[in-house]
Amino acid sequence: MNGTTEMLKGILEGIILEIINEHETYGYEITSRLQQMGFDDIAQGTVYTVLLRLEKKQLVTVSSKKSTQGPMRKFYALNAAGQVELATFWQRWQFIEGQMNTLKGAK
Amino acid sequence: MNGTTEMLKGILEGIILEIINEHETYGYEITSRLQQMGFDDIAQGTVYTVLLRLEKKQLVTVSSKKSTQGPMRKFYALNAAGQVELATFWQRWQFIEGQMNTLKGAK
DNA sequence: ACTGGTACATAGTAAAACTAAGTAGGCGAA
DNA sequence: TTCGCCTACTTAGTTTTACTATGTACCAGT
Repeated sequence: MNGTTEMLKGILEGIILEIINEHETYGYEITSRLQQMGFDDIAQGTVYTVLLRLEKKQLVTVSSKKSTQGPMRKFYALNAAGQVELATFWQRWQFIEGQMNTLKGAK
Repeated sequence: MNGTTEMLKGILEGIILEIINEHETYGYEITSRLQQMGFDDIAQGTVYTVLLRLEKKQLVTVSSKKSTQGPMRKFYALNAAGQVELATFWQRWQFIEGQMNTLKGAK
């Protein structure tokens, strides 16, 4: 199983990938979603750096749309590569989750 | 819930803490244990840097013992602070695991 | 005009893990 | 007896990821 240590650092990226996959969305909304999930110590800026990274890796498509309440929103959607990446992420996650449960159960 | 983002980077440290908690052990053994678990892309050096960190944070006690097959082994055991840290780690882990399942289930 | 909520960007830093290389002890085979 | 192999630990330098902090800017309601 390769890439798992990579993902130990990359859970947030996977979470954001999944959120985007649910429906096209933008940074500010993702941030509040994470906050609602209880990840309230994730800094605002962090989400945008992840988003920029996803864009650079070409896992998402971006489109600016007007907001009624503020500046333009940058909407993100997963492309094919993004969906592959997301599937891989969940596979790695399940692997780790399984190992963690074994470890915990052995206590 | 605080410290969770910290732990996204710190799963390995928690795993090692748990392994040590099972029984007093040393770096080389931990490395092979991780390898057996399927974390075969964890570099040898990484384990030792984690171990050194645990020592610096004063979460473990260390004692050198002779080996019949090679150089001295440095055995690690959790102290009280280490056990507290381990408990905290599992709490954070369960939180994240729960959130991840919710996220995944919503697909 | 001012305040507050919405919305994105980025420079600099810190933490964690990686790569890579080195040191060194003990043992068995050639 | 020396050479290779497994055992065992260390550390310097790099990359990745997230954090802190700050800045920009749009819009609505008062």
